[in-house]
Amino acid sequence: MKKPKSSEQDGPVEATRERILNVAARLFTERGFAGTSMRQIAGEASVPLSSINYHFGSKQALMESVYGRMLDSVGRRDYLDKLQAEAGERPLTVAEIVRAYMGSALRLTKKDSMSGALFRQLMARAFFEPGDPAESFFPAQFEKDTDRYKEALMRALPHLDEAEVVWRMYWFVGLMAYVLGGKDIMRMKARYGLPDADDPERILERMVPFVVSAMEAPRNPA
Amino acid sequence: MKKPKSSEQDGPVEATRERILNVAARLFTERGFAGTSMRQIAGEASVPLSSINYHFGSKQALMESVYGRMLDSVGRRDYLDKLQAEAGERPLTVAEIVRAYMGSALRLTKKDSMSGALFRQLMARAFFEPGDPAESFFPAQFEKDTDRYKEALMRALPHLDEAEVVWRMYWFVGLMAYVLGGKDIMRMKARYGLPDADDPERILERMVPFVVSAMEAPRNPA
DNA sequence: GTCTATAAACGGATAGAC
DNA sequence: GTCTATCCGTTTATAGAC
Repeated sequence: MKKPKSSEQDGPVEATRERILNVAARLFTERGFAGTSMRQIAGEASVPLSSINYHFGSKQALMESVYGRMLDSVGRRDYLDKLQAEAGERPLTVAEIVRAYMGSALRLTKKDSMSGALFRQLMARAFFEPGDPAESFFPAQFEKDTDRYKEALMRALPHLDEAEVVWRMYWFVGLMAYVLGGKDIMRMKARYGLPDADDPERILERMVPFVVSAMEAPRNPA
Repeated sequence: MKKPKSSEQDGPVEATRERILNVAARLFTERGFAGTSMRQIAGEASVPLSSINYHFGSKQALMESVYGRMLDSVGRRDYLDKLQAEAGERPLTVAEIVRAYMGSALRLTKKDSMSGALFRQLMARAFFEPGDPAESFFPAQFEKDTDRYKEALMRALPHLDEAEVVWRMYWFVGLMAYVLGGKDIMRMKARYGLPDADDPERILERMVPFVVSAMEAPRNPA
């Protein structure tokens, strides 16, 4: 019974600090940073308000810890390297690269106690949250990955110049962010009864041909 | 000199109510609903705090007015009807439909005093803002349009079933929302010096072949 | 480390003079 | 319609007992 449990609900065993992080991650995801109060976090985590400040210092610092833990737990996303190693000299196909990137987003895995779904939504929220939430330390974490994907895509898409490849990556990344964290404000899922709507794994699988075809599109004639 | 000016800055001439709406739209866009206070709005609009409540009743009602004015000024998006009329019996091509939709998003035009850029960002924000900002009255406004686009796309894409067409529309709409209102958190635009990054008209033009190719992709073999 | 109590500022909303 | 002044609950953050 020494090992801490992983759910946010397992109160007595789990460290106070962890419970705060878990609740904060969930509330920041659901309501945004400005829309979440320290008292709500304290209340739902069943800790006194002051313990949040004791452990983290301030609300801003708490959010940075939430994102920090998230980014730590991303772990090494070496899918692409593995693929490249297996392929040898052959350039990777667009489908392989797209699948690798989507897989890395999907398999953003809980380190300790954050559920995968929450984790992905929190990540996606960084793409839309106003202000400068993680904006300062977020990019550095991913610059190398971005570059590697860019290089792989340029080899796979020799008919496109670098700017066009990067634009398409940008749209691809944004589309992923929307799918994982956006709102179905037009209620399309419900109105048309879309299948697989609650299974991100299936959604991303559905998206593969869509995205691959987009990436391979001919250059704009204009 | 009887006609009111259009900029948010033209204080004395413009009606108080309009100035409040303009400032609120900008601040809600920049900082989100929860992240904007009535006092900030009053301050930047140079009106007393109480006048906001006098004119709108509450913060929530103010936001609904902001979105309401935005949706009013959308005007009739009958591009698609016009296209269909010109085409006669011939089904519209995917490229025509995609261009029509993108054009309707781009030409979301200022009614009175809101700039086009702000307008589009505010619209996009509804796709990510936590809580229920416009969620209640937003969809009804667009249900008919969504249906018409869906029908047109189904005729243009006979190899796809309805669910697949709607999924692709959903991704398309989400991609637009991201392009118009998302954050470049990976700093890709700056790091790679993307061209046209500050010209939405050019960006959307660049996106056309990307999106068309995506929409026309073969069905997922799985 | 954990808690109660409180400080100090800010939040939305309103009263009432003009 | 416009403004000042104010109410009153909530906010973040801290002080200080245990």
